[in-house]
Amino acid sequence: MTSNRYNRFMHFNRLHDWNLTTAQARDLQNRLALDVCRLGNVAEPRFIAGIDVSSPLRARGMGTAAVVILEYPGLELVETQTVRGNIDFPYVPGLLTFREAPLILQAFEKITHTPDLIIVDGQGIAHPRRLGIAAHLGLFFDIPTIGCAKSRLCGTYIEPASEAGNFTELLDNGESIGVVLRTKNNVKPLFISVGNKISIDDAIFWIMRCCRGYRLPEPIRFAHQAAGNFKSENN
DNA sequence: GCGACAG
DNA sequence: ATCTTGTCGC
Repeated sequence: MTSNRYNRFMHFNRLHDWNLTTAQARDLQNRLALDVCRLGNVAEPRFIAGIDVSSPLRARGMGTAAVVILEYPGLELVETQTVRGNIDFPYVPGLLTFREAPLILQAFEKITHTPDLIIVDGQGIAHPRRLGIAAHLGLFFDIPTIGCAKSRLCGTYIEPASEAGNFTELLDNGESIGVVLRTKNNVKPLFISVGNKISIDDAIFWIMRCCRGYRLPEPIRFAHQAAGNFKSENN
């Protein structure tokens, strides 16, 4: 009842397993990065998903993944799914996906509103091997996905002007891997990059349209709140 | 060898 | 990521 064509729950490509060594994980990223599509347009989304994970330890322990669905243009929360479970991959810069994705996929399996756009708390292709968590998840879901990170993982940039809407390019060895976008006046900018199946221009446009007076876009704010509601019992 | 390093 | 009240500034 979880694989018939009338299933009302979300399904996605199970591209591989997650029990890998760090060396195998990096090798996998290099191969999967070739499948990321940096082009695509989202005309008028009906549902937008936000994804975030709260993990208590730098190494192992219990964590909570949250996937929320907001309707557009109202940006009202219409569905929230969370999964609490053990996280057995340590935090290693560049391999965040292997720590958070397993729980995120479990939460996504319970989602009943198929999103037209997905925003992930983390990098898209603005990653050493061009496969941050947003790009990686974008390949699994095969839905337009945007990476929305609060800080830089790699690349160089010039600080964007202080007014909301301004942005500068994030460059890595001459390659444009994303933008540094000011989503709120006089507040630290966000690092936006393509996750999959969307152009950087559309990514910037939709991130701005999801902001409602706060630095973080609404989908990420709701997801963060949903995952954080469990932090008191996260130990 | 040294510094950097999403969450 | 997480521990956490008041406080400075637009």
